[in-house]
Formats: sequence, C-alpha cells, structure tokens
Amino acid sequence: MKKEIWKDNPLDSLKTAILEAIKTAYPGLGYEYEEINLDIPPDPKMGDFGFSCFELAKKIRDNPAKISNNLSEKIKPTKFIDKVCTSGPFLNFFLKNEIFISDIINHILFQKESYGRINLGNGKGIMIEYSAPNTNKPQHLGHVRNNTIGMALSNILEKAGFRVYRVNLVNDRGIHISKSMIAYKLWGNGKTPESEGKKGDHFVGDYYVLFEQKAKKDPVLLKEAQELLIKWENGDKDVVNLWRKMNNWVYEGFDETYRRLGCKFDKIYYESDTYKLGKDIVFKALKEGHCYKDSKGDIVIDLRDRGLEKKVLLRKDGTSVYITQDIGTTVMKFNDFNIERSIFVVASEQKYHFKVLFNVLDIFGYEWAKNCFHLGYGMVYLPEGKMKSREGKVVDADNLMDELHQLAKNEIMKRNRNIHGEELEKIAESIGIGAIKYFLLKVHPLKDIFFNPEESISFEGTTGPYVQYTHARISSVMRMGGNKINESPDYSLMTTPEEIQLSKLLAKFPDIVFESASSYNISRVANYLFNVAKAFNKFYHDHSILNAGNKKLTAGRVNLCKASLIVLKEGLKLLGIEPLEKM
RNA sequence: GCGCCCGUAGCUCAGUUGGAUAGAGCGCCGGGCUUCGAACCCGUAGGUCGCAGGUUCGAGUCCUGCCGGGCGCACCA
Repeated sequence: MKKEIWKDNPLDSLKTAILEAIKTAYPGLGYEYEEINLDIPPDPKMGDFGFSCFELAKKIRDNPAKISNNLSEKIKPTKFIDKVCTSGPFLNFFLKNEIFISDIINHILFQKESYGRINLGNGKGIMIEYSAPNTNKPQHLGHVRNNTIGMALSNILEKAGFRVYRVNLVNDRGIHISKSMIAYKLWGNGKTPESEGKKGDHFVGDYYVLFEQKAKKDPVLLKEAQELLIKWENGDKDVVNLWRKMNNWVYEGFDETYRRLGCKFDKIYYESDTYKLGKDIVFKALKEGHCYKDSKGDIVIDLRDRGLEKKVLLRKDGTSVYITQDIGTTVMKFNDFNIERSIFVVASEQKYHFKVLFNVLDIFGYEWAKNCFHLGYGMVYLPEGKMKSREGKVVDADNLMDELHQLAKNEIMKRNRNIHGEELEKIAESIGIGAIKYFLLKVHPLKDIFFNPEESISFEGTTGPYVQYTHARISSVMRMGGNKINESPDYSLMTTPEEIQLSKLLAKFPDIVFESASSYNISRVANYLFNVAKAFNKFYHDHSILNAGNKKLTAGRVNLCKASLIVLKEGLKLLGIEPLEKM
C-alpha cells in the first residue's frame, strides 16, 4: 500500500499534517503514511476528525495521552486545520469548514465520474469467475446472488485500479444434463420452447424436474441416464446432437436473464471443452510422480500431509471427475489472460473443493496457484429451508424479476408522476431489479440470507429504491433550476451540521472503495451509499436549496447537490444498479 | 465424529480490520407536505453483542472451551 493510492483522497492534507507532526516529535520512528487512520469522534463538538495515539504509544512505550498532547503542540493551524485539541489519548481536529467543504466539492466536481478511483490495483490483471450455471435448469435466487456479487466485485476492483476480466464457466456436461435429456427423449414428443411458448431454460428445467419425479418410482431411469453419459463421452452422434440442441435452448434463456441482470463476460468457458485439458494435465502429473494409480486403478493424489484427504483426480475408466475439469479450466485461464490473481465466486458450500483444487495445482508446480482465491458467499434460504432445484422448490430468477417489476410499476403509478408507456416499463424494470440487487448486496457476502418473499424486498428504508430515489430527487432539483445557476458559490455560508456531515461522507468515498476492494466486501459500498443518501435527505429536508434566500448560498448548495449526485451515481454503478433521473 | 462458516434490539442487518457513550432499517406508538420529489424527514420505546474464561491500557471484534444454527467430509457437479 503506497501513498499514491491515496492521491485522490481529499483528506490527504490532514493525514500528511499528522505524519509530519509525528516525524518532528519522534524523529527516527518508522511510522508510515498508511498507518494513519482517521476516526470520526462520537460527538461533533469534540472535533471533525480524530486520530488515536494507541498505536504510537505501543511503539514509543509511553502514555498515549502524553503523546497526543505532544503532537498537538507540533501541529499548527493551516489553511485547512482550524484547531487541534486533545481529549485524553485522542488528537482531535476541527477543520475550517468552508475550506474543507470547498476543497471536497471542487475536488469531486473536477474529478466527475472518476471520483473514487484509486490505484490499489496499479493496472494489474485480475480475473473474476462468476455465475457458473448448470445447463439443466433455469437460474434461481442463489444464482442471482452470485451474479450480483460477481458483477459488483468486478466493478469495484476496476474502480480500485485493476484490469478486470469477467468470465463465466458453464457446467454443460455431466449426469444432471443427461437426466433432462432422458426425460425429453421419453416424454418430449418433439416439443420445443417455441411450440410451448416457454423460455428455453425453463423448458429444459421442467424435464429435469420430471425426471426426478419419475426416477423415484423407476430406478431404471437413472441407469439410462448413466448410459447416456457414457455415450456422450464416446461422441455418439445422436446424443451429442440432442445435447447441443437442448443446451442451446438453455443458453437462449440464460441470455435473457443475463441481459436483465446486466451480466457481462469477457469470455465464457465450457466444461465440455476444458475437461480434456484437465485430463492431459493429470496424466502429465502422473508421469512426474505428483500423483499415483491406486489399487482400484483410479488416479489419486495424497494430500494428507497438507491437512486434507486423498482425492481422486481421474476415474479408472479414464472419465473425468469434477476437479479434473476445474484443473483444466484454471490452467486455461492463466494461459489465456495476463492475470496476477484469479477469484472464484462460488457458494461457500464448495470451500473444501477449492482448497483441494488450489493445493493440487500448487503441487503440480503452478506458481500462480497461491494467487487463486475462492470467494465463498453464504447460502440463500427460504422460510421452508434450502432451495432444491430437483424438487422445483426455488425462487425462480425470472419470476422474481417480473414480480418486482410489477410492484415497482404499481408504486410509480400510485404517485401519478406522469410516467407512461415504454418509459414506465423501463423505470419499473430498473427499480425492481435494483431492489433485488441491493437486497442481496447489503449483506456481508459470507453471511447466509433468509429470504421471505412477503417482507424481504421493500422500497423503503435500507433499499435500492431509497438510494435511487435520492438520486432522482437531486436530478429533479437540477432540472428545476440547479443547472442554470451562474453565481459563484460562497462556501463560508455553509455552516450547518447537515451540510458538513454530508460533505464529510462524500469525502469518504475513495476510502470506501479501498476497503471494499481490499477485503472483497461489496456490502461496504452498499451500506455507505445508504448513509450518503440518508445524509442528503436530511440536508434536503432541513434546508432550502434553490430558495435559500442568497444566490451565493444557493450556488454552494447546488454544488453540494452535484457532488452528491456524482457519488450516488458512481456508487450505484459499482453495485450494478441503474441511477435514475426520474422515478 | 472431524473440518469450515455464522450467533449483535421483536424481525433484517451495520459496526471503519483492537479504540471514545454498540448503530441503522423494518415493525409498534406519536409528529411533519398551499413552498426545490412525503419511495422523504423527526421523536418515543426496544441490548447481559449466544454462554464462560483468557490476552491488555482497552474486546462485539483476537485466543480457548462450551451451547445453538448452517455447510462440507462421494468415482454428483
């Protein structure tokens, strides 16, 4: 972490002043810029920003209160710092508000959409694999969480200065695919998604569910599915053709779901392609002695000295297992792209699998194996428990989006906002999908989510629509006259707690991007945006902007609105939620 | 049984990487639109941070042990 990362941070001069005071007071002490962390004191009466001296006390082996006192004498008021005072071990700063406000607003208005960009990544390549659907069923709420996290993380890392590559890995082969194929062969009667007027992934998914129902009573069906899989592996023409036809139906369905969610990929990997490379690599590793053939004939690797178990890498009949394909895919990723790090966004239930995978790759001699990271997010549960595709017990992604679209539409019409026709549909879509995304993103990715359809997604409080509403509200003020202000602002007139609080929060945006990107915690951005929106709404409620009674004050407040608009817009874009001008 | 994750207000969640008096939203009760968007704002009530120890100036946060919930531990992907 080098200083250049923070170049864009408006609080830079405060941090620099503290560092210089430390260097003057304690020469030779190795204290670094990035160790300086600013707090916000519990009460504004105590100061605008604070620095605690406990860390220093540890290094110097002295009383933190004494250090704080000592430092306070070394820091003189600057154009920026009004007053320094101590409160025990805390060194508190009062800023010259008009300078602070004018600095931060000017900074944001100058930076525009690049405000918040930091240099954490320094242009380094990073890959994010997300979504990874199976081609035997439509996507459900769990996939939506995955897609939403994957997109947001990609955007945030991009903002943090990484070169991000988004990829998908489609699980298009295996016994589960054979099951829907068998069901279609037996009961499909030549129907197609077109003939039934159904989305392709739903059409295929119905046969998968049908198979599971029938297979309960007729075990022969499972055998048929297994035989079909072997035929597929042997390249049987009819089987491969049917496989291709049904997968294409599914892809057409997925395209529609991805379009609505806004999923974009630089490349899509198919396991039907990558498993072959995986096999080659395992055979090579066998020759090199990294793994061995056990008494049954399976190729096995022994990971017990790494605290793991033995793991089969290839079946005795030469067919691949799950990990074989992932070995191939991961090697292919590092061959295809110039990346330093590879992130796998996959549900946390697969934690062990990835631990094994990364260890195997490490043993095989790939130095980049230590740069693979599994971002395992928590499960999504329904009130009745875990979602189960094979029983059809899921919250379907497409239905959910339709439902929220409709709810949003009702809300708009209730407010009678002169929004009609195509525009109404477009805005309802943005709000509905924004609500879903925000609902999933505001929770820490590691935590499980319990989804209650009746109460989970609302349009009030800590929600996507609340943030979007604030954005639309500011946009409206701009339309109503904000954009036509020519007067130059006088920031010394902006002295209220609401104006100061909002400005302080806007100044935190680059810090939030940093924290979110370095910990892969997308919920930080979501919660920060809520705080910004809340601070804006409070400010808006308490103070008049266009009718402030003083043109220079109006100009200042309009600029504060513009700066807030930029932060909200950039923040929403990071989350993959569309900022709206009207709603 | 073994391994990993999670326990914070009635419910859903934050908690700036160990810092000042633990915060929001929803819900309940009450208040605020002839004035820039009320999908908004304000107030009241609500807590043994699962329990018990430990580490230190300081623990919701770190270590240990319990309790409760989840997820893994296949030639399924």
